[in-house]
Amino acid sequence: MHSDFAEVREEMTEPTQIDTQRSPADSDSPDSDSVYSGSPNSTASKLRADAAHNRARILAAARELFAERGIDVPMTAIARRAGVGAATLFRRFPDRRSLIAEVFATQIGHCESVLDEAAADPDPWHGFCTFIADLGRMQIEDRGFTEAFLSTFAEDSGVDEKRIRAESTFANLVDRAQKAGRLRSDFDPSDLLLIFLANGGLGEAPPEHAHDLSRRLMAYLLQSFEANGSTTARPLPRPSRMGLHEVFPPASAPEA
Amino acid sequence: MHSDFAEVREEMTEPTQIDTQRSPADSDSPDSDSVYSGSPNSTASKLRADAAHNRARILAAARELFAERGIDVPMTAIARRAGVGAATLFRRFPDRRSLIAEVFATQIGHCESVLDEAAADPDPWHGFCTFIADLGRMQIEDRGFTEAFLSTFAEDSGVDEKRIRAESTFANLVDRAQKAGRLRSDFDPSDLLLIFLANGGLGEAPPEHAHDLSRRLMAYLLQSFEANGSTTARPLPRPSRMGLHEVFPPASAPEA
DNA sequence: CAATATGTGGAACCTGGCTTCCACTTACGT
DNA sequence: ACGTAAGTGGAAGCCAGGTTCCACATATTG
Repeated sequence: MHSDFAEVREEMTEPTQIDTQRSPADSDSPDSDSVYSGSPNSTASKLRADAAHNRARILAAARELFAERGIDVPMTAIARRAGVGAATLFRRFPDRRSLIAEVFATQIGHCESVLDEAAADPDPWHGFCTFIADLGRMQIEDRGFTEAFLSTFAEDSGVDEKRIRAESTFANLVDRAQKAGRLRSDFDPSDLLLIFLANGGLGEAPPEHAHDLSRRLMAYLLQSFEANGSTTARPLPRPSRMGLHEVFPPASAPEA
Repeated sequence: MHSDFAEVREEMTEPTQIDTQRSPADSDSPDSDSVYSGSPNSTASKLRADAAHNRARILAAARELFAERGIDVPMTAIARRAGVGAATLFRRFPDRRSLIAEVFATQIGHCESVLDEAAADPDPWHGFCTFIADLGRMQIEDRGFTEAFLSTFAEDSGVDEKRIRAESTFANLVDRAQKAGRLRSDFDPSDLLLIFLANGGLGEAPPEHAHDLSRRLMAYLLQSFEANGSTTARPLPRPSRMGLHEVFPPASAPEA
């Protein structure tokens, strides 16, 4: 277990292009190569072409490694996989946080669109189930996702509006599903955090198992969430009624 | 010969008595925290009085810090809290693993007794619920518990018998609860791992919230586990049917 | 093609945790 | 009380990872 470096031999010392393997259900973000191709009008305009290229390679490498091994991978490992020197990585991204922020910006955007889609579903219960399942899948497919999500919301105050809007959208969806009589009335929007953390815990298992475990957990939970006669008979413990930013307060470093 | 007993008894007289903080519910197992003259390393047979005292202080400090901050706390921090030098800590416990093993031996023992109690319950469903709830509480109250539990089973092959016996006891309890018609028939004993990991994920939240979240998660899950008419209509994804040792294979280091 | 600002990689440095060494203390048997 | 071996703490060595420096390379522009 001390020799976790022995397995990090994947770098080829060849500066050829990284194979950009994507996870199956990942629709590529449309602007992913804006820095890299010929017409960057506004953003990253001052970057030299090769620098922009390296920057993209760093992001790709970081995305891979975060997904595989979580957000605590050594920066040097990211640099190595990207085929660049440590200085280059650090010059582009002064600290790990900024790299995480950029890598997961697309993920968070994806989250938003999934939520918006679900909220737009004419059948609120179906939308609810879809959203829960999709979110769960994203967590499992990317090992760094849960950590990044929590740390982003806990540390970066720049996403406050997004968070508030998302929470309100979800609360609205919950309300509609409840009014439709499909979601149990004592479900609370703050239970989303509960689901998120619980499912995130499954990510401790190796990926292949985690996927199955997650699907089964979700099935159990969704069945419990669904309204039925026995609901009223068995009251739940009260919900936390707290949002992400209250449970994980900003401006502090909870993780060791 | 009875001379073996004499040795054990002698060693038991000296140490202990530190006992600064105890888990609330372990008044039942009086022994089990002595020097543990087992095979591993410690020539525990003849520790000088002050040495035994320090050893106990180290264990107490480690117990506290593991519970507060997880099993990754620096060894030096443990030594500091115990009020001993780093060398002393390291002399008694050559590596972190041996310290963890000793600290959590009592926890695991407690687990066993909780399971045995539950299995002895004449009402298998009640026993089932009790066990799930107790296990969940232990996880939440001690931040290092989940990690230690997984790493112990994943790395130490010395507890195989215990694990196998526990798994079979639990499977038997499940079976009885199902035969009694209270537990849904498609619950699988391997779902225990699912519950364990999911609840462990809640430990990411600060303790005060984690407790509430856990109780609510358990309530949701137990309601889903309880047999009722709708069960048959909605089949679950298939269970992993895998034990802890298969999902977390021994002799390897899954954690970063 | 030359001039130059922009980028680059590796080496050096820093920090924090783990592990070992060693001169000094102290409990214990007599 | 005393000799001695067991025990101790702090300091020093080691290692992995993060961060900075700097001599060298090369896109870009005219």
